[in-house]
Amino acid sequence: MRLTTKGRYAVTALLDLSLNQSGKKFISISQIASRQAMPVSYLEQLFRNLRRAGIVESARGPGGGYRLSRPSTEINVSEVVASVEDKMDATQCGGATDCNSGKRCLTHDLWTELNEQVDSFLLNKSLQDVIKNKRTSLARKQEGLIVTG
Amino acid sequence: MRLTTKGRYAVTALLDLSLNQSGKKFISISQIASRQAMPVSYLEQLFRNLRRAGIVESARGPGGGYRLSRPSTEINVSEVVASVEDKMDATQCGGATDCNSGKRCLTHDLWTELNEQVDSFLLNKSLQDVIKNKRTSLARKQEGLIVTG
DNA sequence: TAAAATCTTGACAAAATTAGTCGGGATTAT
DNA sequence: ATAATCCCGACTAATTTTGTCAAGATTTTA
Repeated sequence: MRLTTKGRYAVTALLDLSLNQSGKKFISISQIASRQAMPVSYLEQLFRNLRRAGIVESARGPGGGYRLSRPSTEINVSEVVASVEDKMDATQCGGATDCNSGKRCLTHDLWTELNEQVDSFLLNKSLQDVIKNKRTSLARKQEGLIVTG
Repeated sequence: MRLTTKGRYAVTALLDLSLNQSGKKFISISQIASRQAMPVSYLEQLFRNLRRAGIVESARGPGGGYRLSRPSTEINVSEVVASVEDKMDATQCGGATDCNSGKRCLTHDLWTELNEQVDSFLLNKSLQDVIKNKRTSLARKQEGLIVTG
């Protein structure tokens, strides 16, 4: 499973964008960097990926910067993380079904299922949900659950 | 979030133990290592932690080794992983509530909730469940869910 | 008692990954 | 023109993960 500062920075940066962009205004990386206390050049790297993934769009020159290319309700956290992290995978074998000399490793299905779990959680969570601090319907479903046995 | 080969090795090693221990027999690290293709000395490190956590018990000398200290239905994957990984935490701030100069960071609750999600999944999953390849009730609940919006 | 099998420990080393920097370029508004 | 900004690839530094090693302790068995 990979979830590092890269993914966290990316999500935070987009929330910053979302909160500070009014209308179709572009926000510069240096503004985000100073507001969120992140290194400028590192953010540049991340925004490259976010742009390639179609999550943000950019404009050069003075007054340029970035803005979300879709409303924050239509961008989910999973795609944001995926665009900057190389992969988001809890299996060792990368999902191959013959990871253990022809057979599946003992824990294959466990990590696969965990991956699904994490990914469906993040897929189901839009930037807007994070801003509004909405729990996912998934999470709500769990709330009453006893978690032993 | 930290889930590395350490945690995976630990779970796999315990499954091996569970599958190969009949009665109260001890299994040596070298047997596990050769069956599961893992480095002996690395496993030694992990079993130290597993023992300290009360998950396995050991015996020295010939015929010695390790065995589960509880039935495999009563050991969950979360405690196994936690015993060998330093932490299992998706937040950057380690759960502090004032991670962003007095306030919570924008993504605080997101990562906290993800942590809860992952942890309740793993808590709810016993070694025996993994062996029997049982999906958790949590997972079953999700099965019909549409995961967009 | 000696030998062999095993766990136990702490410190160390190697490899891999992550985080972050840098220098130079391209584009655009003013 | 100039300054503000994005754009890019390659590089380095820091950290973490993975794994090794040497020496010791305990226990069974011959």
